[in-house]
Amino acid sequence: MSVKIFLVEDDLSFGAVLKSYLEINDFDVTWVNDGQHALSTFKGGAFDICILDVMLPNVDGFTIGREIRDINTQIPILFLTAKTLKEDILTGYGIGADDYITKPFDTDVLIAKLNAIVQRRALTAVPEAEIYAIGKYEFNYQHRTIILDGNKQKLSPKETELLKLLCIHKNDLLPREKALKQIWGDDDYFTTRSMDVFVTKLRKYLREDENIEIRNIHGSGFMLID
Amino acid sequence: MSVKIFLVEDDLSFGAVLKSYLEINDFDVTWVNDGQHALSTFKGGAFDICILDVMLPNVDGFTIGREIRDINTQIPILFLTAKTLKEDILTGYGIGADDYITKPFDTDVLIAKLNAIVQRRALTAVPEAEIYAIGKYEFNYQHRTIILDGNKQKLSPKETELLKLLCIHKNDLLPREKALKQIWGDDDYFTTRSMDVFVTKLRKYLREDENIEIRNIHGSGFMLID
DNA sequence: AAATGAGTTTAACTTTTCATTAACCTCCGA
DNA sequence: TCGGAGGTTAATGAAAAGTTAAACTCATTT
Repeated sequence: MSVKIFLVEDDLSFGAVLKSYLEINDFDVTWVNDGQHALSTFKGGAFDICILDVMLPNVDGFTIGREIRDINTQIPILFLTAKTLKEDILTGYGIGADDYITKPFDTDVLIAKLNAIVQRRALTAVPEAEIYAIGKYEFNYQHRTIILDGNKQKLSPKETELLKLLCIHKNDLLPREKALKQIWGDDDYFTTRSMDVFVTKLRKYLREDENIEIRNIHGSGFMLID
Repeated sequence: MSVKIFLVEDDLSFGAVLKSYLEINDFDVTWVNDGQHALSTFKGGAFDICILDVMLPNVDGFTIGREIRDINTQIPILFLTAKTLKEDILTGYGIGADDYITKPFDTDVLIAKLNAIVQRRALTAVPEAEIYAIGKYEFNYQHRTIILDGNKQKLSPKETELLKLLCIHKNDLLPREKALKQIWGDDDYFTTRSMDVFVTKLRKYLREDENIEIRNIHGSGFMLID
């Protein structure tokens, strides 16, 4: 799900360019070029970030910013200002802007700013678990479990890592060497034999579902078939 | 209670001036001029905002920023950069900076930025109590208590922090390393063992409800199961 | 200045979990 | 049919975690 941006910019050509540029960078942009209808549009949609031009013909951007801030105390607001006027900057921060950008600006910096704002919010949230489907089984990498009909089987760290690699390469060859390097960091006789032991263990865990199989490709590696 | 600023700046005269200026504007400033000792000082005090110079003689400001971000995902970080290098700016945002300031800068703008950050924080800060449900227990973070059938159990600060982290990750893995960094600020043999002691204590407090459990995931961390 | 006490760390001992290794066996391909 | 690769099982030892208690720290009280 992409980040929704609320953009208020009266300059038609600049607004169009900025909108396209943001969209290329995977943001979902709603662009309003009329300051007077900005607030009603804002109320209509659930936005993640606001970008407001300070210099608008009828209403000024700061007023809109203040009104948005009254409605939503959380949403990040960025002001666009053509002038480098200190006055503008101070007013913007006074309203509770997250940042201001002076035109002309570097678009990479803008994207970086936006991503930083999004990222910070993502840091607070708990990252969601990696879950793989293996036939009727459900494999949870973080929890290190495989579940079949509510029966939970715990896995050891190495079992988990190996099964994850097999899942990533599902129905495709997982070269022995790759697994050894990635999990064991080494590739000698003993680690090879150790890996075979783990394959046996995984086969045991997964034998309840007839349709899945860890097949050996003699001399090359293994393949998880589903 | 004034806002506590953590300032890392190696230039002695500039650092002194900046510190005084911030203090005149009612900020409580802790100034470190040696990048190498920055992190230990940071761990020692409860700060509200960090201002880090990017150009330091030994360690660079970005490294310190990254380490601070590991310990505290919330704290606002501002980078000071002498250069207007785009590289620096992008790196800073990548780390999760709240803002950057290019030297020489307007001190009024800096103060405005700081006040904007503080103000936003004040709005964000949840005045209402953080209360988590853990099975039949009720855990109040601010009061540092867990209640079962009206029986109140007081918790120590570390017990409280650990239980909160477990609650945030409820039914999901709390990586050992994450808890150690956030609560102990460090990650060695002794802090690890200390954490184990706290897990034992929490288990003792929570054992009245059969349906909840603090489960260990060998080699990765703990999981509060409800 | 000594005593207290809560909070935390360190130490010591026990239990659990896990990866490695060895041993023996089977399969596959040349 | 021979040799190497793979399948499988069990034993071993190392590392992580569980637990309890003693030691330490530091602010507050006496």
